[in-house]
Amino acid sequence: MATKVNIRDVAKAAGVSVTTVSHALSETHNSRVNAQTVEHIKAVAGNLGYAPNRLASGLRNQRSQILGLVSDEITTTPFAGAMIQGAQDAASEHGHLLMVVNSGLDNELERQEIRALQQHQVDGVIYARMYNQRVSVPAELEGMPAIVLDATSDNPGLSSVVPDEFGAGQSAAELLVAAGHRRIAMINNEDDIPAAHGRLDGFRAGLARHGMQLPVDSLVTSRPSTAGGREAALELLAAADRPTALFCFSDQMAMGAYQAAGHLGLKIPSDVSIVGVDNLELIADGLWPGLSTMALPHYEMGRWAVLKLLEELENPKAPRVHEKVACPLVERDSVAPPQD
Amino acid sequence: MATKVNIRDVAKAAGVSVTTVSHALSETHNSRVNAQTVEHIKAVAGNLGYAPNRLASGLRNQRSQILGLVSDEITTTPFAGAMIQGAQDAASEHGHLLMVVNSGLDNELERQEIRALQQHQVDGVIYARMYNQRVSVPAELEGMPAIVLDATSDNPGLSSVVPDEFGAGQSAAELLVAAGHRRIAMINNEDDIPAAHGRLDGFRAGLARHGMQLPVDSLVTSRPSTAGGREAALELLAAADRPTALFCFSDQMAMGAYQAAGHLGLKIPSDVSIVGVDNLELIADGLWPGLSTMALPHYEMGRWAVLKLLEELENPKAPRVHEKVACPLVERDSVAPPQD
DNA sequence: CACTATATGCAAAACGTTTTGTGCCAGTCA
DNA sequence: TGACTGGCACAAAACGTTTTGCATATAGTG
Repeated sequence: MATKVNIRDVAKAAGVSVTTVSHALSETHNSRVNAQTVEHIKAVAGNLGYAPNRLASGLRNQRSQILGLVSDEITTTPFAGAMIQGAQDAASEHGHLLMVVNSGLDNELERQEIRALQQHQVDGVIYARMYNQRVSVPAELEGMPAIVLDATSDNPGLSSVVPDEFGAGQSAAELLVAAGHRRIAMINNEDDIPAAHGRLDGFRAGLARHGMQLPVDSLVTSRPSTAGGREAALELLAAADRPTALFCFSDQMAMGAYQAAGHLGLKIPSDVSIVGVDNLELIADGLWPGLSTMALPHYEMGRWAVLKLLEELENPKAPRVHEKVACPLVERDSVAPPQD
Repeated sequence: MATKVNIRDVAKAAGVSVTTVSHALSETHNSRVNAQTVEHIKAVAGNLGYAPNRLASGLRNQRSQILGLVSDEITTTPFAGAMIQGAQDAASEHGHLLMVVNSGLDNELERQEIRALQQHQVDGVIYARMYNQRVSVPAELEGMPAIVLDATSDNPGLSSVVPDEFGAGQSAAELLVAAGHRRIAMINNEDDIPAAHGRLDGFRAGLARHGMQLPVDSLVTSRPSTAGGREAALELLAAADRPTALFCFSDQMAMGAYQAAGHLGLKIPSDVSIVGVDNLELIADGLWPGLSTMALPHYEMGRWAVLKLLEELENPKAPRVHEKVACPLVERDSVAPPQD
């Protein structure tokens, strides 16, 4: 890697002016220069290994080609990777780079990080959360292009994208009903968040479609952890006419349900069918038998967010949209017809 | 957020020249301007909400204050978050930002991404892998400051940081021996990678310290997945004089061992003790009982990498170092004295 | 042949900083 | 008083681009 060749070097080597090099290399302006010289210049630039300095062009164009991604607790959730990857792939396809920043739950730190992003002249930012929630975005984001990822903002002027929680619940119900289950219970997250409401509502709607409903004692809520799922499942499965199928808020809670079933000597899926939500490979694939689950579309949401951001950058008047993306079923081996 | 105030605006508002503002605001140069005017300028700048344009200063200083982080499959591993967070925290503490890029296993794409990073004038890059391996870094990194993270490079000119695999194995042995176990087996990853060798060697060394050794039929290797761990454990635990403790290459494999134990009607930890490596919260905390495991120090390695990079940026002649960072034991409930 | 239109290339200004060199002024010393 | 110092502030150049407006040469038109 020779020591930094710039546009002036290329111009000199090609025997033309900087202007001409710039024009030749820019898709939009190269009509201003002879096709032959364009070829020549491109060849010279290639030989010299010229690569434009984006700091300089960013400064000149008032467009850094950098997008900021600010997220909360990236560490504690395995979803972060997929989200970042989705965003980065989309950014990269459009010649942009991603600046990632995460601040845990420290609001002051978050504001600071956002300001740092702004100093670096990011063209826009994606404000990401690690689970679907309602947020109010920090004031420093006012007036700059921003998209809310895996959350909805109290500011309707911001486009946002979340999983279709309702649809996930509905599909889970369909799946279980189609397998022949009639006594189905749900283990929900006790927290008051959109994900919990959406999945439950969807689940109910799915049952209702088939003339069924969720009896009050077939819904138990608990902490959204393995232990929480285990305790809830223990309670449900110990009942006299225990359910033949369980819909769990998350794969983690489903893992708890597996433990409860094992503890009670119940076989999955023959004695009890289980479906989760998340499609955490680590869990869903690791459980034995494999867990059928509704996949949370983190990769797609990440993509969608930057694509939308790029669109709004292109056209600031583009309509804001609040997208819900589908949660496809990933079938493994935890669902079977009921026994009796 | 008013429309971008620059240094010229501050100068005008403060009734001084741009030069003076610049000097006043720079820690190193503000001796060149009267203490009183410094105060005044800072006040004015504060009121106006002035924030320097880092594109411009980067251009002028030949120092972007941006670090690149290129990683492989960030999506499929839950470690990525901790690594990125560690790196980002350290960067942020030193006024730098992180540009994250990941290219899966596509080498061509990786080179492209690195070039994109270079166009944005990153000051240095961290070349990260998701598990300890030997790598040869892409040619485009030649001649630019770089650190290898969670891998060692065939190029000794590059500093690198990896987990102390040997130490992890050794500590696991110590733990199990101290609990009173004498028949201990290991389930190792069948892949030919430093992690597998290091943990095995360390484990053997730990046993040797206490005059024990690992019988040949007490070591079984398998795929590094839950299923792999399950199969291996099934084999080990079905033996006539089954081991009373299992050291597993990873938490995932340990999860498989749990399943095998459950299948055979063995209780953990009373019938068999288990220890893993990784400390994946999702698994180690989710298993029942909780899994005692050696934590892989991804956060610390991420931090170390950027700190070292910053050091080498400061002083290009700084000695290259190949760091091993300790894997502390995280005790939960999967280890107890053997029964008989 | 004169005149205009078009094709091609260039010089220069601008983006927002930082830093070097210089000038001015007030003291200080001889 | 004249020369010198140090403190303070400023103008200007530079970092590497992109783009506007202009200049030249060539081709096209009547």
